[in-house]
Order: sequence, then C-alpha cells, then structure tokens
Amino acid sequence: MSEKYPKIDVDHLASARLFQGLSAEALEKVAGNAKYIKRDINEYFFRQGELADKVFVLGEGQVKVSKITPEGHQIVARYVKPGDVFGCVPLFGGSKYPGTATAANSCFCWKWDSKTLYKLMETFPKIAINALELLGEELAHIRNRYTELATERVERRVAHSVLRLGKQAGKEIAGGVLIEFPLSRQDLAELSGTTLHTVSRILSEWETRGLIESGRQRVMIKDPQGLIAIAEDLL
Amino acid sequence: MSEKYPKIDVDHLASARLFQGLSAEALEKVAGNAKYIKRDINEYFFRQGELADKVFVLGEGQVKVSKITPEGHQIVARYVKPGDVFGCVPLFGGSKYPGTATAANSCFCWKWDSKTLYKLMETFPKIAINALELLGEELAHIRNRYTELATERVERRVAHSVLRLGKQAGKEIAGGVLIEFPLSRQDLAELSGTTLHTVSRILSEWETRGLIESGRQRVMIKDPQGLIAIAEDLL
DNA sequence: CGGCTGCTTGATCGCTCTCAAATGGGGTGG
DNA sequence: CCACCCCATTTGAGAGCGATCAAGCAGCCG
Repeated sequence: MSEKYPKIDVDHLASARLFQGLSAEALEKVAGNAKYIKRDINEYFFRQGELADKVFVLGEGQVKVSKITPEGHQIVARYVKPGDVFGCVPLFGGSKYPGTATAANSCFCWKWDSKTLYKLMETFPKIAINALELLGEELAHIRNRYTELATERVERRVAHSVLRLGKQAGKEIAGGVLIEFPLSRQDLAELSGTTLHTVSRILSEWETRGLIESGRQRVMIKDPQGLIAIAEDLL
Repeated sequence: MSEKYPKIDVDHLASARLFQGLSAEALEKVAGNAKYIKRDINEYFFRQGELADKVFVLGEGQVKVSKITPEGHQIVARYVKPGDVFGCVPLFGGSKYPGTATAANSCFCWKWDSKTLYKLMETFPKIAINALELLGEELAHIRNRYTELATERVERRVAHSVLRLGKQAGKEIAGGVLIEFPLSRQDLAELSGTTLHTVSRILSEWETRGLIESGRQRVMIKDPQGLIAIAEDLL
C-alpha cells in the first residue's frame, strides 16, 4: 500500500478520451489526483463484489472484465482497450463492482478515487460529458452483442467476436493479424455465449479452410474477408 | 410543426431523475428549453436510422424501444418507465438512432434539442452527472440481460422479463399485479430472446399452475414467489 | 522428463426453433 | 345489434443446433 508511483506524464494522460478537450491546467489537476499503476498478466484491478470506490483509465495493455453468475457460469463482459475507462459504472451510489477486471497482458493504468473524480467532473463538466460519450458507446456495443446473441447462430457470433478483438488488439504480422494477448478457447466461448467445445470445433474448421491460424491461447486472422462473410452471413 | 405545446410544470419536471438536485433557477432554464409532447399508443417518438438530434425524458406512460436487424429479426431493447431518459445514447456525434421508440400506451414526455441539452450540461454539470448515473444503471441492466441470455434457459429468462415488467409497470389489482400496457407474446419473446410460440407454451403452462392469468396482450402475475422460484432456479 | 493445463474430437441427448394449421376474442362496419 | 374479419394466440409434429458427457492429445513450464 505504500508503493511508489511513477510521475504521471500529462501528455500521455491527455490522449485518453475521457480528458479530450481539457485545458492544460485542468489536466494538471486531473493528473495531480491520479495514481499510475502497473499490473502484470492475470493480476487483478478489482474483483466482483468489492466496494467500488476507484475508477480506472487504461493507458497500455488489455484488460478483461468478466462476471460470474450465482450458478457458476462465467461470461466475459468486455475487453478494455487503451484509452478506455473501466470500473466507472458503479461510480455513484457507493455500490459494488459487478465484475472482475484482470490484466490480459502487462498493463499500465491511471486510477482515481471515485469521490475525487466526481469533484473533478463538477469543476470540469467536459469530463462528465466525455464520460457520457464513452458510456454511450459502451452501451451501444453491449446492445449489439445482445442482439447478436439473441438472433445469430454460434458460428456468426464467434466470427464477430474474433473480428472485434482483431480490430481492437490486432497486430499486423507476416501472414495476418495476430491478437496480441493470450486468448483461450474458453475466453472466446464466454465472450460469444457458447462453450469451449463448440469454439474449438469452429476454429478447427476455420483453420482447415485457411481463414485463421491458431494455437494454445493464440489466434491469428489470415483472411478477414472470409470471416466477415461468415459474420455477415454472406454465403 | 406549429403545434401548441402545453406549459411545463416545473415541479413535475423536477421529479425526473435527470434533474435531481438542481436549483430552482436551473430548473426554470431547463424547462424553458423543453417541449412537452403527447403520444398515443403505437405512435412514434423516433425511428431507427433517423438523425438523432433530440433527447427525451418520459413523464407518464411506457415507451418500448425496439431494434430490427438487417436480417429482419426484431428485438426489444428496453421498456422505458416514467422519469427515465431515452434517445440519449447517440446524443453526441450527431449519429443516428439505433432503435425505434414507440408509445406502449398514452405517454407524456419532455423533449430537448440535443445541442441545447449539451449546453445545459456544460452550465449545470449536475445534469451530466445525473445522466452518467442513469446511463450506468441502463448499462448494468442490459449486462444482466446479456448474462441471462448467455447462461439461462428460456423459461427462466421469460420469468425474469415478466417480473421486471411487473416491477416497473405493475398495478396491484384484485388477484395480483397487472402489467399496465398491452404486451403481446411476440413482445415478450423479443424481450426474452425467444419465439412467440415458446412464450405461448410457457405462459399456458404457468396459467395451469396458477402462477399467472393472461389473455390477449395482457399478463397478470398471481404468484410472484412462484415466478421468482423459476427465475432463480429454486426447484 | 513429468505433470499440468488447454485443446481436440467423438457420441449422444434434448431444448428450442421451425413449419403448419386451427382457434378465438374484439373491434368495425353494415 | 349482429356478423364478419383480422390478428393474437394456441397447439402439434418434427428437425437440428449446440450442450453435455467422456476420453485422449499436445504444448509448455518447472
């Protein structure tokens, strides 16, 4: 608890969408109230059920937010990409985190006390408005996933999930686009609302068709167009 | 377009959660920029794909927000209850409404130009913070529904849907709690991610077990505990 | 090299969708 | 006021997608 925090780079902080359009002095003030923390793979930012009194903005890396039901089913709520806010939904009302945030690979991240951020928002309404925009996007995103889950067959949903991950965490390498963090069949299943068995069968089939190349916790997209054709049901 | 709008009752407006904690003068200003409109059953507030330049707060009634996929599948995104905001997700960025908002019964509703509301938020940050809270709740709600859809069997999902509707639009009458607006099997199916056939079978079964009483576009809950037992899988 | 963890693959079962058709309630127009 | 028609609902039969159960395999780390 008495760790040393590195000094915060205001320019880097300014690139986060939550702080777009703020004045230099506002940014100074925001930075002055933040802690900059690191998490290695599989370490936690917060766990489901803990008192939600912190808000996070991801600087580098990828964070997985997952949720477990009373019956023991786990689902992946989202993958957070650099520049995004997480842990902000229960910001007000002092309630609990509805999910667990884990580092999917090495992460750097800013952290605020939620009360502090609340005050900053009152002083600089632009932050609240930016937050509204981000939350709105998140809402649109989850509604899309909801619609997919309600109306599409498994293969299409998995295709959508893989394409989205490729877009937000894909790295161009020889032969295709590699998803830059360890992604198990189980993760993909929890993200697509199915089981790891079904995901495994689907990926195997895609591999024989030359659409992807995959291995242990590793997925590379070789033929994005082919996947899009599946996702959009163009056959 | 040159309709007459009734004068706005500031006290009534103040009861909407979006404007909680505002000063009297702020409320006056908010009211001064609003229009107060009425919609009868099945009339639209906005339709999917239209330019999103208005934000609404529901005063009285119930609004259904639904969405249709390119393949023609329709789903119900949410039912809006009095005091809630709707149409606010695409507030910024001048994009399009992602769904269609229809009056589920007679509604009264305040309406703002989205630019106007944006300015009001800059002047009175409390509005933006209230909006964040409401959006956060909405996000939590849809995530719960997503989790249900991903992990639960149809009967439990329908039970959850019916219980939620009972809570937000239920009226105590002799014999149970009546859902106060016309609700077809199709609506319930689109809300629960299934087909009207399956919903019909389930409701019939519940009726023979004395859990509900239902008819044409009408559902009354007779035994909430029994439904909760199904929803929570307590058997 | 051994053990663990993640992945693959086969076989089976059943929930739920799909297709099909009949029934009935309610509002409208004559 | 009655008859008709439309639309919501009910009910049946059948098929299939994907979950579940059950082994066996393989990459990776210690």
